[in-house]
Amino acid sequence: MPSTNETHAALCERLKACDVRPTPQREVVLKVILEKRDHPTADEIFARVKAQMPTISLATVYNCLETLVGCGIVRQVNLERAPTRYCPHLHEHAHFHDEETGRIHDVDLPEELMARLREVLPPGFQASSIELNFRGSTQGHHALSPSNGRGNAAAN
Amino acid sequence: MPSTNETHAALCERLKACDVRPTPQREVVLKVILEKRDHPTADEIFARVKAQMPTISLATVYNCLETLVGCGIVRQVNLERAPTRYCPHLHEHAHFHDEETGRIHDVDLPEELMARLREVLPPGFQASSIELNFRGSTQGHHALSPSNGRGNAAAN
DNA sequence: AGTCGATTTAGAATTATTCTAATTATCACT
DNA sequence: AGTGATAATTAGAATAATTCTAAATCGACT
Repeated sequence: MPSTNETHAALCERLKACDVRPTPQREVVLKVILEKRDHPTADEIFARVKAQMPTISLATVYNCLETLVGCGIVRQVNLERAPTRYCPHLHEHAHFHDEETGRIHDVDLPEELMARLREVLPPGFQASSIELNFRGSTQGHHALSPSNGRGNAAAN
Repeated sequence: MPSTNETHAALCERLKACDVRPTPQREVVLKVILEKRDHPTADEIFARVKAQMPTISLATVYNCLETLVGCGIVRQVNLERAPTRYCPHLHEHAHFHDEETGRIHDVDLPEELMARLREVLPPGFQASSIELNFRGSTQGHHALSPSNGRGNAAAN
């Protein structure tokens, strides 16, 4: 079962809720991001989208991604010098970059800890977003269940 | 006064301590990074280094940076799609990206909080490094004193 | 002096991303 | 339903950061 399988109408609603025109291209880009719980690059998204909409252009994928990131529907993850990746998960979470497998795991942190991060800035500093990335290895835990329970979630 | 002003000998020692051959190029790249408390890009570093060593090539700057990052003498900061920046500060700290000015501020966080971050990962996840980036604005605090006291430090 | 491996160099190549200008679709309003 | 203003899409070129390549150079050690 795909983790998310929103209908055309639901996707439209979601876009309109953000004051974004629900074009077919935006819809399919969003759909593709949501239906697999990974962190694809723009190129990967382009490839997946093309299977469903062969006429779409890479520039449009970039445009759509910019729009979706801008309105907070997807998050953007930048690790080192690698190409930007996009994350479908809306809830506040961190990323763990496995250096051995190259995979990216979502990591849920205790709410209270995220809250503290938001508060520790010196006076005058107003954070609109926080990015927390870990790098390292996952000994023996390379094949995690795709459940979204406490602690962690999908790879790459 | 420059924040750091290490001698030739001191720079050499620092490189040798990391099992890195102290070549003149590596030395001058490191020197340039240390003598200004900002977060220059590879290009900016190239420009500064060229003033002192006009024959150096950009590829060498990239090579040196890779070496210095690899042995932990400088840190690498990646924010969104912007070019990689390099940070001379060795102690564990976060970065604050001011969206209005484009500047990057170092942010010292309470030791205890950094320690907690290191501990909250699910079992099996071993983090070798942590990257914590804030984005937002600094109302009225655009000109901070360069002191490295509690809370924050140099811009860009 | 001679060799070996690591480093530097210039320039070409690659790659992610953005830009441009023309076309096409969408929405609000008749 | 039709129309016009506005916004989005498209293909391809352009840009810019980074990496690669192959040759030259350096330094340590016989």
